Amino acid sequence: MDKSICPRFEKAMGFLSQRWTGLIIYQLLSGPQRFCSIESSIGVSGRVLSERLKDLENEGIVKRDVFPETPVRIEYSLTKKGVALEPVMREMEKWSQNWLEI
Amino acid sequence: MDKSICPRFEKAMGFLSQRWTGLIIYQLLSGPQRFCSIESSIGVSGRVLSERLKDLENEGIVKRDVFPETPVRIEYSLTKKGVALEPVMREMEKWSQNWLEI
DNA sequence: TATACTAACTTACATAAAGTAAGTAAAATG
DNA sequence: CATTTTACTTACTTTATGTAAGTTAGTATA
Repeated sequence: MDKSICPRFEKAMGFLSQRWTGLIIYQLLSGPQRFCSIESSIGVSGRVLSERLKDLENEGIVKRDVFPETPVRIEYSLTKKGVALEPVMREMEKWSQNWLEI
Repeated sequence: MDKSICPRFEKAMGFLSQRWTGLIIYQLLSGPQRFCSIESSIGVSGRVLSERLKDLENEGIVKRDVFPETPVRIEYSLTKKGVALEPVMREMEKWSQNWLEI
């Protein structure tokens, strides 16, 4: 086993190849969203969404904001690092338009 | 559950979010390769690599060529559809260089 | 006041996916 | 004839994900 692949690229792929991560980021590109809204828009279970959002927060890709209104509102949004993934998502979008059938 | 996401994009993400798929494609961007070479370069197990290559072949992203030499040589390479994923990979590469530490 | 409802989770349990290691077949090499 | 290599497959274990129910806090409804 002699890995020749760039460790940074490998790490990046490690994120994106976790189920739902890409779709969560893609969804947040259109603006801050609440937990239940992400949940229903992509169809991920609450259990996994909660896990993913924590991981993405730890990686500095997503941030969690608490608005102390009544009732309290919690919003998730992309950090700079997260927004920087937009070109990746746009290329994915193009590829899917050009090469995939519905 | 009211999914608002583009089904093609969702499908594309479905591929890339399977473990190893992205790295296999990335590896094949540098040219045709044999089974054991992919296996050792990215560190995937033979069991999963075999599964992924079959899936990618069925999707028309990868093709399998058998060269009837002695011993027989089997090479995997990207189809047009597979090569079309290069921009996605390049953007991933850029992002990983700019935002990830080793 | 009791009941129900919503958001944002967590917990417990079941199923699916991936890892590990050994096995197979066909040919080449020592 | 025994061993090695390539390209897999099979059996079994561990990890990841899905499902469904429960929790906490506040809001609305009867």
